[in-house]
Amino acid sequence: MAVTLKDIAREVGVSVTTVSRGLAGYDDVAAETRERIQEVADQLGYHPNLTARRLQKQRTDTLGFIMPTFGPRFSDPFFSEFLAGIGNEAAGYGYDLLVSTHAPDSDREREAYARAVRGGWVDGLIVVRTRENDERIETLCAHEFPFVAFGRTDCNCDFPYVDEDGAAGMRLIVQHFIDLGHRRIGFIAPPPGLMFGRYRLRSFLSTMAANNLETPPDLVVEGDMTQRGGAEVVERLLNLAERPTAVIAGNDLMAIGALNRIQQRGLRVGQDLAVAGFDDIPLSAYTTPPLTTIHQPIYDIGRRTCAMLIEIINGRPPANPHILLTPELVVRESSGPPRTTN
Amino acid sequence: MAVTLKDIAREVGVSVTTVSRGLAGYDDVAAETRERIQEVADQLGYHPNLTARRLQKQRTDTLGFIMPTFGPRFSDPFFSEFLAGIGNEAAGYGYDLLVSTHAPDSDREREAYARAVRGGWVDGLIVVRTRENDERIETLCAHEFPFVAFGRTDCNCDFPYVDEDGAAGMRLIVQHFIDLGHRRIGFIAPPPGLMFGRYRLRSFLSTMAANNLETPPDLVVEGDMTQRGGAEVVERLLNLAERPTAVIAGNDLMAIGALNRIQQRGLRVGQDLAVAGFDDIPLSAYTTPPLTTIHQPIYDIGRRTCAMLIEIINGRPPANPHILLTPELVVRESSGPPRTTN
DNA sequence: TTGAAAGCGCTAACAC
DNA sequence: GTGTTAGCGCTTTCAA
Repeated sequence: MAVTLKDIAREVGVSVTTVSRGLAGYDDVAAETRERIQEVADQLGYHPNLTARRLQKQRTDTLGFIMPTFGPRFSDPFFSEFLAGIGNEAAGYGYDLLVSTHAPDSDREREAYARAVRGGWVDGLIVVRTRENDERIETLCAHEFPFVAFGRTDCNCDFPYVDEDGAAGMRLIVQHFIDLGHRRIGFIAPPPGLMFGRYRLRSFLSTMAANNLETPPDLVVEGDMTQRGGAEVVERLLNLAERPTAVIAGNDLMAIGALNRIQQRGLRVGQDLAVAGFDDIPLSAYTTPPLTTIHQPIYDIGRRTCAMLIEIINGRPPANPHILLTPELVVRESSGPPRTTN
Repeated sequence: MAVTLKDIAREVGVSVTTVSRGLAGYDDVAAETRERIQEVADQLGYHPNLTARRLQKQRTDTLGFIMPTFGPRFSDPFFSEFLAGIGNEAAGYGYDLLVSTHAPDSDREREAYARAVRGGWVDGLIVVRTRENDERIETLCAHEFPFVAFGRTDCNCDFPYVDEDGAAGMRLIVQHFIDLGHRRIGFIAPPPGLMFGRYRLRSFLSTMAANNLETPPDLVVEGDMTQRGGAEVVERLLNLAERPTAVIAGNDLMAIGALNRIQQRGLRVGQDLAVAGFDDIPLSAYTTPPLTTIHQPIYDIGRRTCAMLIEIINGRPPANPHILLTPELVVRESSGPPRTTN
């Protein structure tokens, strides 16, 4: 059995209370007694029982992260990096991290949030991949449960978030392509419903418009964020009578799928057709050709999201609860001027 | 405040004890009383306080996963898929998953394992990326703490694991290359110390030897499991006076890095030089050219590891505590016969 | 069939 | 300074 306060108390010959206070470092315990207590505690190898402490303190010192997963072959480089970010930050503050995996917008996901809101499970929650009319955020706000989101949404409650400025990022790419001389630019949009996809799509359209360029509807196709999806839908762009000279994908994974299919068609990426992604996952520097993309400091976003949550839990509302990170354009070989400059 | 047994007891007009037993479904509570209790519980929205239950039952219903992370730009597709596997399986059995991230073989990692062993933190642990003389496993065995490893190791204790048969997998690739006519095959080895790397390297060497093929030392280089590492060390292979006609990487990430660098040198992968990876991460089907590799059912391995752990925790030692999964060869365009058949 | 009492390990208010 | 008492919410003897 584990060593408890009672064991120490018996050994030292004082009450459990005194041991508790001695170990906590209260100054209303005689220095001598405290030393003796500490000594015995070390010697016996005492470590507090967290469950008991939690029951007493009514807090768990645990953060929750409900990870949206998509099917068994789920593998998004985003998550491992983000998880490392929040995990390390949480550990630094002495918090544990409870991870649940659920399909987005599923009953089990809803149940997981309900469980959190009920209290006692975790002290706060990290929400990622915000959605339009995000039910999760509505629930959390309604119950005033502590949380921080990675991403904004369009609900009418004010909530703390860390987000990338997707609109700014997309503007950089589109402008980059336009500066290179591209006029017909195709877009592989993320699925509707995801906020970050919406920002990226809108910014794509508005930047095109701001440059007096048209975007006929058939230049915008929709993928499912995976390589497979990117590969499949880029076909539609390639099959157009008037093919675009550049293609922007809503994320790197889809861009990589597109790269694959485009090259299978015998086109040279960078020369015959320019391609760009979004996220700058580690892999994007090593595709053939390397991918032009927008860099996102995912690890850092994870850390900051987590740090903000811990502030909130401890009753220190952050000075700025709305952090918007400005992304950077990373130009690599997948983007070049259009083949025939008009 | 949350609804407690006391609230229900007061409402129904019975004791807390009776409520507890009624809800637990004991048959020594009058059917009528039980119904009434259930009714009120539902109506009030009662949910048991897990912390309290844990303190009483002396178990946490939580599994621990201490994830080895490497630096901030950490992003291994392996982990998100594995995590989804264990997460979903755990949820199915009503277990929570506590995740810690630590650099392998660091003090903080050791501390995390020590904390687990002490008891009360989690009911059992999942260990991944087993190492030679794995201190973590020694500790866990010594304290008889419930755990299941993904991977074997060479300590003298017997412990439950799920593992891929890396030797068999490597044999498949090497044989595939030899059958294609390759004689000089280079190998990008995983860093020493990791068991799975050792199995793969050894099997590479022994399969070569079994085919009466030499492997001069300069044909084996060592990478760090990342794309970057693969790209860097493949150079050494390419710079050899007598260049190999095929290169096998210890994992897909390094293979992808190698692909990149090889093509930058103007060589055509699949024709001028054959390349293979190991793992079959989702991306490997979408590289240029698509990568020949060994398929690993990571998600499934995660599920099985988790299922086995839960069995053990509940005192049902699995019939077969040593599961070795046989991998499959996936042939794609990155592998072809040597350019000049001799 | 039900309830009173004890206890999981810890902390906190209050007295001595 | 230190101990007594109470209580966090739950489960489980044991007695009624």
